[in-house]
Amino acid sequence: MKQRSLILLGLLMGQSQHGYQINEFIERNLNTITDMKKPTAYATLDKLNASGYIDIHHEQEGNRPPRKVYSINDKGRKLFLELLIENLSDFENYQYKGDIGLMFIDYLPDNQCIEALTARYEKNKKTLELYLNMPTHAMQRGVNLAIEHKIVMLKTEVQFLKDTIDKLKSNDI
Amino acid sequence: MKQRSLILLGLLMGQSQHGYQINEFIERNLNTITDMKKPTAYATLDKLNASGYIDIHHEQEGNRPPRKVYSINDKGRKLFLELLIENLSDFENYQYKGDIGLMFIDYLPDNQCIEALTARYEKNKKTLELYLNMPTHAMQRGVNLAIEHKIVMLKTEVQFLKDTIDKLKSNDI
DNA sequence: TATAACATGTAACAAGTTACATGATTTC
DNA sequence: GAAATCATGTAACTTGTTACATGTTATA
Repeated sequence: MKQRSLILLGLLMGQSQHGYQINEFIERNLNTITDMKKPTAYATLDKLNASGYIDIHHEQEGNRPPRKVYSINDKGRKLFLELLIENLSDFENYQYKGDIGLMFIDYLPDNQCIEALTARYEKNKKTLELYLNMPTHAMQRGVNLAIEHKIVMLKTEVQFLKDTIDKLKSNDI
Repeated sequence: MKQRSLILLGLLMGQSQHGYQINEFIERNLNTITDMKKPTAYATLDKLNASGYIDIHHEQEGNRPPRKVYSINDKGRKLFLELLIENLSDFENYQYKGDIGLMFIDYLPDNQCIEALTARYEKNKKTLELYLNMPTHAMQRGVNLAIEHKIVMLKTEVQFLKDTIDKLKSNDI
């Protein structure tokens, strides 16, 4: 809820937009940062409107479907800054789902562990390369920071997997 | 669901246990790996039993509350290995909630960004030290691997935050 | 003329959490 | 005699997803 609101308010800080536009942008440009789905975005926008953080006005171009254009207001800008500071200050205790499997590797023969972890390693490496080839946004330093963060984390993940596989291969663990 | 089942089956691979015992163990020893709550564990155990992966027999010591003791069976051991291999092979596309804030730092004055990120940095550093001071489990190499993973990821996170704060301080961004 | 894009939603479902309920026994 | 521990759950709620519904207009 809070993250969803922060994203939506943040996007409206740049300019007023209608729902479809927002959803397109999230799908196309923010798919690495969030996986918010359309119905969730529409519902959250309506909730933010009901609570008085954003205003709606209706628009229609010719015979095209009518649009609801959302604009952030003063109350919304205040909430945005609060959520932003909270988000920047917060420590998130990541719980890597992959660690669950690691805990139990003693129950699986080493060669099968190596095979499975190698698959994980390859997928991580492929994703890392994808990020490395991403063009840097000239305008928004924030977006670049988020991508840079992803890259350093993925590099560490890849290295950790490589080390772990090597240890398993040499029985040195 | 799948992660929850993997944890519970994995714990039962070691020995048959009753629910309270399992929940205590998770709370005390696995709080860094999972945040599964008691009602979830009880419900999942019952579902695994209903689907024929674990067996239940009832026990009572004196006048103490009766216990349901869960034991993994052959079908359950098969499922466990499948879930384990799947978990080890899977690539997880982490979506760091903190990246949302980073995207929007242009809307916040630099000094306030620095203050907020410093708070995040301190919390991460404290947690990292906690992990570094954790005793290594002599018996289970899997647990040590999971902790080692946490440590390398946290180190990277701390370094990234330090670099980002420094960049903001020197306006070099 | 079919299909993709435009535009906004509803309804059913899934997964998990919080708070509550119950009652015995051990410890302070 | 109060509080913590033992032991197992239920019910209501929250959050979000998937699948479906609806209808127009531009594109191939």
